[in-house]
This record gives sequence, C-alpha cells and structure tokens, in this order.
Amino acid sequence: MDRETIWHLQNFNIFKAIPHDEMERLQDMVDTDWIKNRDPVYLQGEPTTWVYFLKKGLVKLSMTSAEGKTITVALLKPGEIFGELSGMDESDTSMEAIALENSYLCRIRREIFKEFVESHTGLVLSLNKILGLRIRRIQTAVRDLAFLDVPARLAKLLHSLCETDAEVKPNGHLITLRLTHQELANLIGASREIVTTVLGRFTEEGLLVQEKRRLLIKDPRQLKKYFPDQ
Amino acid sequence: MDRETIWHLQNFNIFKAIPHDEMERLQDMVDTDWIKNRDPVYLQGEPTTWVYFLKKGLVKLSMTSAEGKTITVALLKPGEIFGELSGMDESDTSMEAIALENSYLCRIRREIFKEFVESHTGLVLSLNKILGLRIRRIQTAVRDLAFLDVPARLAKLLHSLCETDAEVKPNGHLITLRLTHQELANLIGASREIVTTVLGRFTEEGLLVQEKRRLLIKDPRQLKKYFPDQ
DNA sequence: GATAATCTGTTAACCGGATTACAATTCCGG
DNA sequence: CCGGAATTGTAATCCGGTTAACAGATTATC
Repeated sequence: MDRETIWHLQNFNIFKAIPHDEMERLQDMVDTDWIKNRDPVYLQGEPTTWVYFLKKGLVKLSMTSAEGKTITVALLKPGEIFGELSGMDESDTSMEAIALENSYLCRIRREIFKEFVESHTGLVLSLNKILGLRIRRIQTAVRDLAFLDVPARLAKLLHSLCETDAEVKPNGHLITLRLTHQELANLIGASREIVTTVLGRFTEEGLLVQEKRRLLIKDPRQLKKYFPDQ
Repeated sequence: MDRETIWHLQNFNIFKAIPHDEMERLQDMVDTDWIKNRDPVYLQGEPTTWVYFLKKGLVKLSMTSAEGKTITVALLKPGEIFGELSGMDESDTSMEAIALENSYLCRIRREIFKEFVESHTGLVLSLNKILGLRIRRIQTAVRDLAFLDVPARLAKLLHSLCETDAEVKPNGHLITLRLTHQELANLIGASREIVTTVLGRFTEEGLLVQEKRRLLIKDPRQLKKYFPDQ
C-alpha cells in the first residue's frame, strides 16, 4: 500500500535487516485490514492465502473441536507474524486466528511472501528461528498438558503473563491483557468453572487480586510453588 | 568419515539435491555411532552438540517429568534427522532421544551442520519444511490431548501406525514396531494399565489381535469410529 | 534351559476435573 | 442510564482415568 505501511513493516523483527529499497518491492503487495474484537482473521480449514503481520491489537491462535471446545495455542501481540509460514506448502490452516481486541494488521499473499523470503537468505534463517521458537512453545504446551494439573498450569500461565504482559506496580504485577476466565481456561486446556474456582483459591491465599477483568499478581515468585522449575 | 558414510548421508531426503562434491566437504566431519536398545542418544538438558541422522533402528523423542512420567513426541525411523535443528541457537535440549532398538546413526557437530546448511539456500528451505511438518505434528498432539479420550487417542495412534509402520497381510495390517504397552501409553499420554485394558476391549471387539508384542489390526477403518475425522 | 527381569492382565479404591444447573454480578450498546 | 448479553461464582454429581497392588505370562541373559 502506501509508503507508511512499508515503513511499519520494516519494524517487524524479521525485516529489520532488509534494506529499505528492497522492502519497497513489497509496496503494492501489502494489504491492510481491521479486524473487530471477536472476529476471525481466518478459520480452521480455510485455504492459506495470506501471511499476516499484527500491527495493533491482540490475536489468539486456537484450535476448536467438533463439540465446540477451544484450546488456545498462542496470544499474538503487535510485531508478531502469523499465518501458515511453515513449509509454506500446506494447503489448509490447521488453526484459527481470532481477534481478542480490535486489531489492525497487514497481510501479503502467501506466494509473494514465500518468494520474497526465498530470495533473501537472511529471511529464511530468521523464519527458521521463528519456527524453532514456535516448536519449543508447543512442546512446552504438550509437556504441561501431560504432566501438570490445573492449578499448576494456571500458576505457570499467570507467571509467564507477568513476564510478557504486565506493568510493574508498587503492589505487584498488573497483567495488562483483559482475559476472561474462559480465555484463561482455553490457554491451559481446562474448564471455565475450575479456572474460576482456582483463581478464587489463589485470591484467598493472597497471591493475587482480581479487579475489573484484570489480574494483579502480588508476587509472581509465590506462584512458582505450584509448578516445578522448567 | 569414510566415503561410504557420505554416500549414505546423501540418501537423506534433505541432502538429495546437494551435489556430491559439495557433500564431500562434510567428509571428515561426520561421525558414526551405535546406540544400544534403551540407551539414550542424548538426554534432556544436555548441551546440543550434535545433529543426528538415523541410518538404522528406531529412536524415540520424548520428555520426562520430575516424577518419572514420560511422553513420547515422535518415533524416528531410518532416514530421519534429529537433534536441535530449530533456530539452532538453543543451548540445551528440551527433550531426550532414546533408542528403542539397537540403532546406527551418524552425527555432525551442530555448528558445522549449521554452517553447511546456511551456505546452501536449498537446505535452509528443506529445513524450514521439516520444521513446519514438526509443528503440525506437535499441534496435533496438543489437540488430541485436549480433545480426545484414551480410546480415541489409542485408536488414532493405531490407525496411523497402520499407515506408517505396517505390513499388509491377508488378515489385516501387522504393525511392525514391537512396542510395549508402556511405550504405547507414552505415545498417547496415558497410563500403561488403561492401555492394556483398552487394547483388551479392542481385541474383544475383534478390531485387532495381539501376538508376541506385535499388533495385527484387522481393518484400520474400523478404528475410525473411535475418533472424529481430522 | 534356568532364573531374573520385564511385561501383561485385572480389579478396587480414589480423585481431579468435567458437567450441570443456577444465581449473582458486571459489562456494553443504544 | 437502562436492559439484555456476557461473565463470574458456587455447589452437587458424575465419570474417566490414575493409583496401587498383585498374579501370571513372556522375554532376556547367562
């Protein structure tokens, strides 16, 4: 699109090292898009047409079962790239991407992106790194689902949110994301009810305070007693 | 090592397109290794020194919890490559690789492999594809753990073993891998006991026959009634 | 071929968490 | 700021699967 969009794209980690005149080749290939809170960017089973760059907002990557249960694999924040980047030869998306806030993103056709990436060795390598990180994350999800019970998984989630999405306040870490109990449940593969209950227990124990759909964690280190190191 | 080793390496999918004289640069960098049944190739937390190529045998990639529970993420067969290929900047292995048969493999130091890969655009791309497939696999593991019960997970596992590791016999598909109930349990994140029980039920229903630690699946399609499509 | 080690089979007791079913609260759009 | 929608809170019930505890069968190993 416009020059400004390209300029923004350049801010994405993956493109940092690409010379600006190279980036301009993408000029007319980039599209921008608003997605309203709760609307899907794409759904499971849709053909993988685009690669997305999240500029503003919050998007979750999740999988939904036939019975309507959902498990959330990642919360994407501005600066993150998504879509089927992988081998880039997959034909259908295996997940869905849904906005959890009004979000602003731009997108490039998969083939164009693929071509661009393949003509820049550095890009291929960064992509490799991104995929590697993604593998680590999912592996951890498997391990946690298999080995930890709900309080442990929840404590671990809150602990990590403290590190990635919290403001440090005098009385603790305020998690900036406004996640419902249902969304928290989806993130750890549990039912909404038990999340409510366990959050209640954590509150009683003085580990946290819930206020207007925000969580204030008094002392993240206290949460660690619920889950083993690593 | 010797010329023959290089020749073998060339048979790995990832190296198929590399000219033979290029491959020879790896000549003295490649090491070969026997691993006895049940012995580890590497363990969780060890530094990631090598990239491995499985030439013969069977190796499982798994994670073990502090309490000694194990979940198996992949069964690797000859022709497969493993080790920390990802971004290749990880310092510790997050999994362990254990031989399930006497296995023959060769290995290259991670940095050498990395260098070699980075100097061959084609290689980086194949690596990307491998990582993409790996992501898909693990995502499926997460989905299955979260959405399916034990009979469904077991049926699905047997069904997929029929496709990847079975000989077609007149009376059904004979799964060639000799997996104990414990190993099957590790593959689906369940206890050994319930695997025994459910296998018993499947046998009663005439879905399969167990003989000397081998499974003969009468008709894989019958298993499908236990798990939803995809 | 004998003996130890590993696997399979089975069952009762237990338990974590899902389900179900509401009531109370909070939020949000007009 | 009002009314409907979404979210939270709570408790009873139910259930799949783990745990525990053995007996029997099979497989390695010397």
